[in-house]
Amino acid sequence: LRQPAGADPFRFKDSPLFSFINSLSPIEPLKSAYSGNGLQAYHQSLNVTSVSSIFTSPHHNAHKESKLSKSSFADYTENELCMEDGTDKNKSPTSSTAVRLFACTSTITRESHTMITCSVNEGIVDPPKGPNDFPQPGRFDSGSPDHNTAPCHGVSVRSDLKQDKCPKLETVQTTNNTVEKRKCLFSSDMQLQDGCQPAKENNEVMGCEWEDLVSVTSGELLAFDSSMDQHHTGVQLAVNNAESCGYLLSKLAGGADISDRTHPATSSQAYYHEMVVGEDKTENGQLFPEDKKTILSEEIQDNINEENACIPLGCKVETQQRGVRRRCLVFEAAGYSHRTVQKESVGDLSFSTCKGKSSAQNHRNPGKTPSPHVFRGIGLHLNALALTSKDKMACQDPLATALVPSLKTEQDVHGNLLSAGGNFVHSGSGLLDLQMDNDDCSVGGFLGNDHNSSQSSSPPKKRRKSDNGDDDSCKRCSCKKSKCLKLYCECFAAGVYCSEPCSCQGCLNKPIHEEIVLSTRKQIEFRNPLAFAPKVIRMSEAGQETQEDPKNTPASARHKRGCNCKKSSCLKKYCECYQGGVGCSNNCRCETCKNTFGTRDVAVSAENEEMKQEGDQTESCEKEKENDQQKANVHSEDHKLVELVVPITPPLDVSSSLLKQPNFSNAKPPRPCKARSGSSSRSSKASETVQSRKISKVGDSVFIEEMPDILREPSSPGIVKTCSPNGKRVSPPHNALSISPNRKGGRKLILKSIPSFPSLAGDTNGGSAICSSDSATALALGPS
DNA sequence: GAGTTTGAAACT
DNA sequence: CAGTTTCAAACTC
Repeated sequence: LRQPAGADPFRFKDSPLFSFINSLSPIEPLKSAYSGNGLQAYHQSLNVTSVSSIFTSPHHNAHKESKLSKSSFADYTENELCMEDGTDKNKSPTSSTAVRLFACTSTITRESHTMITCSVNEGIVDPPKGPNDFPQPGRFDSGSPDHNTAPCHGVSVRSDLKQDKCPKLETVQTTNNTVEKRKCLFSSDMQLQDGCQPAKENNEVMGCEWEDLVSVTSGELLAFDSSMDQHHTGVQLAVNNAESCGYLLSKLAGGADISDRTHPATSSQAYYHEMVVGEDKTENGQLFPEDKKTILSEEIQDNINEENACIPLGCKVETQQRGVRRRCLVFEAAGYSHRTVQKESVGDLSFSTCKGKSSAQNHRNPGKTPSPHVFRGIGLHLNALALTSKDKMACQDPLATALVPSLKTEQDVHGNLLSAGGNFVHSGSGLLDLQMDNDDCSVGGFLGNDHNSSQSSSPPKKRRKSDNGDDDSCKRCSCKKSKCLKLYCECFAAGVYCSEPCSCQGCLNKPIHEEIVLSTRKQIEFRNPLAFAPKVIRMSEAGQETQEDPKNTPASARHKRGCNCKKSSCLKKYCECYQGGVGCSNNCRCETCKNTFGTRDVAVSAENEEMKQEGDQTESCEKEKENDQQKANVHSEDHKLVELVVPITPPLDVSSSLLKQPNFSNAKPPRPCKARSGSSSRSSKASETVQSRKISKVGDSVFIEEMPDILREPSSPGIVKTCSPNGKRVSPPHNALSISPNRKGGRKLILKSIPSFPSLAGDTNGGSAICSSDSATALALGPS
């Protein structure tokens, strides 16, 4: 495979090698690459590994691998790869580039979709590391935990190289379809990370890391690519991606991101378009002024050169930017971007800010690092997701929380604050958000506890959650028979792809099997529209945190279904309510409920009272309003459970579903309390109407935000004004949708109606979370 | 780390 | 819709 060192770089494209590489399926671990010869080894390594293997321990592995990769990588890359630019041969970077290109091509070949999802997931995941991690850069490079990252890097690198040094290569890449671009985006993002990180690290952390990073980059890139190709994936990577995303976001945040935030709804879509269309230009332009870019690149290069001396920094820098945007697009689409940004901001404000500045500076702010990377693993349960803060799924929450803080920070930095948060929500970045959340969640823990922290606010706390969180943060599923295609699988349930941390067997919940995953998901959703809805949603603070809409609010949190605990007394994680940090509600059928967050009895009684009130008022709008308020209060107070209703469902679609959660994430920690409004609906059938209203209320708030305007308005006419706790009233969906008792038949309708979260369907759509075609259409059509 | 417990998800 | 089975997480040792 290797090409002779002397080979003409230009030919590289045409060279059999190139094609071969493309064709190769990644399989081997980096090691092989190591020992192995140049390209093959690389390919193998790339393919191989399961991303997980490579990235597995982001930290450790990464470093090790990175190092290895470096040496090995650099060596042969240089020798062999360099061919790309004859001139550059000497430069290791070039060589690396070539390699990367290969990888990229392969990756590109595959669909970008996965990437998105992946990104989301990853985003969520975050690098598990402590706040110290700062090394994210390193992480990424090193193989950050997340696969994606690595791959991305590779890709990104390519792009960079292409741009700067490897025109030819670029052409090739450009040739690739948008899809490729997308992938590239990832890569680019990665690169950004790489580039930035490296520089940062160099400055701040240590040259060593840098080196590692660089090396990693080169090496990992390949690996990533392979992984990417194979899995598409990203997903898995999600975790890794998360980090990368963070970087990207941060960067973006600095530039485009912020703007995006500002325009939540559009942002995601717009982003997406940009990505697809001509991201590069816009991205670059937006993010960094050329001058800055050049500077950055130069600086970076310098840094790199010093340490690694291999990578063409200039290129990287640019690519990074691109990557960032792209990713952002992707993520933003998911909503994730925001978070990432936030995270980054938090951790790496430098990025965003840095844009202009040298990466080095950014790096220097290690502390920033994203924080805690705790890992957010995924793992969390849906509940977590729901919680927003929840840990699990989403990490969302955690992320959200984390994000929030981060956002804030960023905002502070940039000036946009919460809006971003709002955007998130709206943006539909859902996926991203979710993922993000997941990360956070995982990190943090689910329970209300975490949320609190998370939600609360302080940015810093966010990531800690993870810390707080159980170790689980890193945990993921360990499915054996479900193939990770059932709700048993936490990853699947959370709407994220399985990644390294997972110890699952026969896993089909990977980007590679995207179709299967989506189809399965749809089936499950069809059966139970709320299946992917967060079990618990926390609103509470979310709104406040978000600030944007206090109303949004999601209410606190809602327990989608309620638990059915018998022996755990709702005092153990077996209890979804407890796990979600929410008190049990009327919806619960638990026995001997002792939920420290609020017992069912209390909730029930509270609800009953409310119900009664509501019941009386049911008809009159005013009454409704009152009820809503009351309910809202109750909700917030109690569990803060909100019935998000459909919207909740985040599904893999990352895009849509995730988005919402973020908001929730903000949600406060659950209070002990009483019953949760949402759930209440169930409890009192009699009051169903009322409940439905309530729900609608809550849901409305949510919906409103998320729902496409179109849907909203149209539907509304008939709808009763419901007063959302916040004040908003959305009526739309409900009726048709009627949130009504979740469990019962109504759900499906509701779900469908629920526009905002396109769950899976959204996937295809990819872009706007909000308008998931399915739900949206349903709403539009039916509302009524 | 293996085995048990638990309750949700899936199935009938 | 209720009951049963399956499953994987949570928990215990």
